[in-house]
Amino acid sequence: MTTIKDVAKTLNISITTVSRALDGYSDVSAETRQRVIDAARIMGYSPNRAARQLRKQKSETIGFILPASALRFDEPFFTEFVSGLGDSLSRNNYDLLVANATSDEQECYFYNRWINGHKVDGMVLNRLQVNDWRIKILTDARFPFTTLGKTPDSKEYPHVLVDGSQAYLELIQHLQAHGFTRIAFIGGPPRLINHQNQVQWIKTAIQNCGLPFDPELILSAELNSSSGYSTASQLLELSKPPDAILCINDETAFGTLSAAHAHGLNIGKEIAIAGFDGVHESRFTEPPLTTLDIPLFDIAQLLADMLLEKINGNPLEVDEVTIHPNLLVRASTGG
Amino acid sequence: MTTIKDVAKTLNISITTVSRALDGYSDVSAETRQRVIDAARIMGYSPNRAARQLRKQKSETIGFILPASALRFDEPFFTEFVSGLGDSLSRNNYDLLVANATSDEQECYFYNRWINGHKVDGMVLNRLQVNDWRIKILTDARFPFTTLGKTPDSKEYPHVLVDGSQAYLELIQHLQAHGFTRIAFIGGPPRLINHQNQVQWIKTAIQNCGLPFDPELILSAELNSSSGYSTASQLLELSKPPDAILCINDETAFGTLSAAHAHGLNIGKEIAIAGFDGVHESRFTEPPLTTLDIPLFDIAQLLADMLLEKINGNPLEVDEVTIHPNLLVRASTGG
DNA sequence: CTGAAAGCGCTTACAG
DNA sequence: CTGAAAGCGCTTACAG
Repeated sequence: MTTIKDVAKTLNISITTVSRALDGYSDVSAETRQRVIDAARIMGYSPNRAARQLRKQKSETIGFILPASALRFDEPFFTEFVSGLGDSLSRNNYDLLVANATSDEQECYFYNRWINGHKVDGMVLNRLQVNDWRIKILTDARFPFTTLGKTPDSKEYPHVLVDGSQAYLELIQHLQAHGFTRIAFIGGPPRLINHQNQVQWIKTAIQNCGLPFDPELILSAELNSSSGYSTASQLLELSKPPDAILCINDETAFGTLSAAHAHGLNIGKEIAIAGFDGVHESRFTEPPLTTLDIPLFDIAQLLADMLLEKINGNPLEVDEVTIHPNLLVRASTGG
Repeated sequence: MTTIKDVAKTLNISITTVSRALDGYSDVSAETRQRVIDAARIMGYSPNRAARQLRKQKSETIGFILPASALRFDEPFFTEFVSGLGDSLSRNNYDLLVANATSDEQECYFYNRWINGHKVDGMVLNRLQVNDWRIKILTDARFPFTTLGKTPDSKEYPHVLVDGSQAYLELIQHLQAHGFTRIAFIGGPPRLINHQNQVQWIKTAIQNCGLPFDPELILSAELNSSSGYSTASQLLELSKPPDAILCINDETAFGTLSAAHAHGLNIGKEIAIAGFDGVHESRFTEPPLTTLDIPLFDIAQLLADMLLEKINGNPLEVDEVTIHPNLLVRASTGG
């Protein structure tokens, strides 16, 4: 393969000059720079990343790990999220390393390998949990990271926060206006911070609307359509079933729609169903799904941008950005 | 950060021995090895990847680029695929670098950066096109890669092939048995090899069933639900509309289902709709979607495994694995 | 079984 | 504006 030496030899100049010309330093004559750039292109030269990383002591790479419990879950989420991260990173000549951990153990192995081994300069986390060990490890190591969501006990890292309190209030007022008053929620694993937040928003909104809040209608599922289906089926078979089912994400809502169809219910009329995230497919369900839309691509970009600032030691103007979901009313809630 | 020197100093041995103990060489005494392993764990030592890569002249990383045209398309595909790749790779202590290119130009930039810069040891490609420039570049550079699908002009790289001819024959026989005989197809961009293959399979199957093949019922869309919706709407407004619509993937079929609902059609009775891929969500549409299921996770694993063999210079027993989709008959085709 | 030493390909003070 | 040289942290012949 072509190295910096080859380029230097071809042009009869030093490797120092080649390196400086390519990296855009100002103290290289315009003519020399152009010759170097041309030669590099013709010879197919691109600096060896490992050598560069070793010398610069940074990898120009950031990492994202799909947590253990998320394998094959929450699929549209993942694509949007990775696209958003990649978009920001490539603009800054950073690369994105991705892994899917199938257990906490494996995830921990990746952290060790990537962080202690300097394979990445920073990490982006999502799906925070109560007492999240990842946050503890990263904080202790003083390793740069950003998160989607935040843990209650700390705010020492830049993060993007989703605040659904207002949007849920609107949603529940809308439900109430259409006569849906017995409201259930299909959430995720209880340790998930996001689950706890959603329950809180919904509870508050229900009470603010003067409706009864029934804790028995709060269930945990696994963030995918299968689990949404079976959990919704349970709800529909209660002696006093709900007339509205809110879901922690759109995937879960897809399963819920299917369960309601299987029960012969007229969705939007006899029962209301809503999702969260506003994924693309939600427009095309039968009936179209009411959902709380969040700009996942933009959020991921933001997390990447904040992380790069942090890595480069730049002060952040804001280290907490709050996103308010946008209520998209569609036919699944009678809208 | 902890380096190999720190570990060596702590144990009063040479860095040579530390390196050999950690990498599992046999010529280290069991006792020394254990001491080294323990010290490394306690001190939080993991070999600097850049130094290791530079010395070994390999990155222990492979790359996957989501092609330009695929941004935010085909979402469930991406998750399954990346999960499958990551699963195999991590088992072999390889990492996965991912990028989403938003243009051919940008994609080319990544190839240059990653390959000439030795950032990755191999690449996995999907969505092959006619005269695919990526294949040309990689072949010319003698750079290891594997592909999902293959180009007609070459077979010099290991690949996984999907052969839908048999499954489509079964599907069309099934349609015929239920009285659906005017069959349309919503494909993808015409340059996509996969599109061309699907058209061929469908055409052959239709003719083998003694049905008329109408080229006007073959349309191109963009592999997502929106595009499926609008393209299906066009089909349904023809003076002689089809009574069956096959789709290049499940996403497109989701949009098609929605369009059929919007036209007030009784799906499975007045019109049949089928997808391709067998993504998770296809079970939960209304009605559930008939689809040709392929094991995407397994396919990705296979592609990663073949690539690693290639990288390590091992001879491959097989460099072409053919997958036959499995017809899942559900209510959307009256099944 | 263990260690001293070379060298992977860069970037960057430093000198001129 | 350009170049000679050091050194990033490893792995691996090689010697003992």
